Amino acid sequence: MEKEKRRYSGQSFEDRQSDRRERLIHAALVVAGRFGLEGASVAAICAEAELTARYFYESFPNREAIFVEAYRLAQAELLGRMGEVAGRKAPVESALAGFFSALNANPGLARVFLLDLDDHGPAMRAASEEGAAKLAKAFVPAGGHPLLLAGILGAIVDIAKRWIASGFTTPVEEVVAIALPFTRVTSAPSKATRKAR
Amino acid sequence: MEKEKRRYSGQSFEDRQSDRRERLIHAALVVAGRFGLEGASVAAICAEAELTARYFYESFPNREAIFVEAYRLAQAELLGRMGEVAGRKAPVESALAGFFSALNANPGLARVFLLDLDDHGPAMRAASEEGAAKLAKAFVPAGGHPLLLAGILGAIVDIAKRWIASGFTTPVEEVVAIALPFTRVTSAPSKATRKAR
DNA sequence: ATAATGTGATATTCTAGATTGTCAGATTGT
DNA sequence: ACAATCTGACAATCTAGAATATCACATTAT
Repeated sequence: MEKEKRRYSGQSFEDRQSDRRERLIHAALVVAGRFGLEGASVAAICAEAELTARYFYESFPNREAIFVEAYRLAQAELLGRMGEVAGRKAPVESALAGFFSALNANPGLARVFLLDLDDHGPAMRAASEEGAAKLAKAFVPAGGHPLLLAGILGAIVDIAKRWIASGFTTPVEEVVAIALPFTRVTSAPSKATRKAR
Repeated sequence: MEKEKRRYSGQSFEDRQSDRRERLIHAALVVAGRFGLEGASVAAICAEAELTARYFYESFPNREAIFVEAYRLAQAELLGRMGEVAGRKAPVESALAGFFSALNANPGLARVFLLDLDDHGPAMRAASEEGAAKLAKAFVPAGGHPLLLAGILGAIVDIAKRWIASGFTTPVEEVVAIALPFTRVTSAPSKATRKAR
């Protein structure tokens, strides 16, 4: 009773299917970048991909599944660009520069990667925490108290958010200069902190 | 054609109505603290307040409206506690101490105030940005580049989030000690940054 | 040529939750 | 007493969007 998988428009079934799948993931990233995950309805994603809901459910069991894939794609692009810039300057500084310029180059990606990460199911939460961990490793190779790491990463991410919200006024170099000191923050020695300088 | 407003259970109409309104707002804060704004359905809020939907729409035109009120209430409680602790120590340090201990004392409040702030309508966004501004003023009285402020506030907020997520392990004093250095961060002088110490 | 399979459009089903409306019984003013 | 108002429980309506199913037509293998 196996259905016969025919060749169609010159492509095998597997080729067609994976093409559709990729088109959907890219479309999801585009739509989510434009309207947020909330606005990335199955219908909107399919329209962007020029496919219909049937093909959506051919490749994904539900909406959250494609969110995870879109997030992974965004993460890969982002880390890829961060890797490209690396080499010159100090590693942390170049990671920051790569991060911010990647966001500047693709704001939609930024939206998916930084905003809208709440309340989209357990799989998305897991995926985004994993992404945060990778970022943290790039910015703070050393490690330290988890709360300190959270603070450093939070500072960088929120700088990015405000930068995005302001429409990328402020050149990248300046943003890097503002963000860099946060990566050097270290736990305070409890008392005597020099008041004057 | 004016309906007559009777006295009932010893209270005037206005008293009963504003009692119901307050009960609903408190209930909204409780429910949202427990299940998040997403889970704070009208039905759930009414159940918690031991009222019915009719009274909900007597006091609020829609769901977002009560979210804004609940948020304002959370903000007031938080800032109130921060004010109480003030006086001893440096102002910024005491603000931090008040902030973290308030969150510790009322995790539900923390959830409403820090988490779940995305995608709940324009009024909520406005209210939360206003709240963020007030916090920022408490932590960074001086001011500076908006991106720098965003970084400082982001660091503190994300430290709080992680602290909450970890179940308030780590004593308040230590959290304050970790957060404090972030409030002293200043823009880097572009180049020469001392490597050794 | 024709039967099986692929495709796009569209219709249908399902669900959750907001919002509105109805009703019987309780409480109050006169 | 009794009519008007208040109250709680519950039903009805509306909407949005996910997930599934159906249709007519296109393409392919034999």
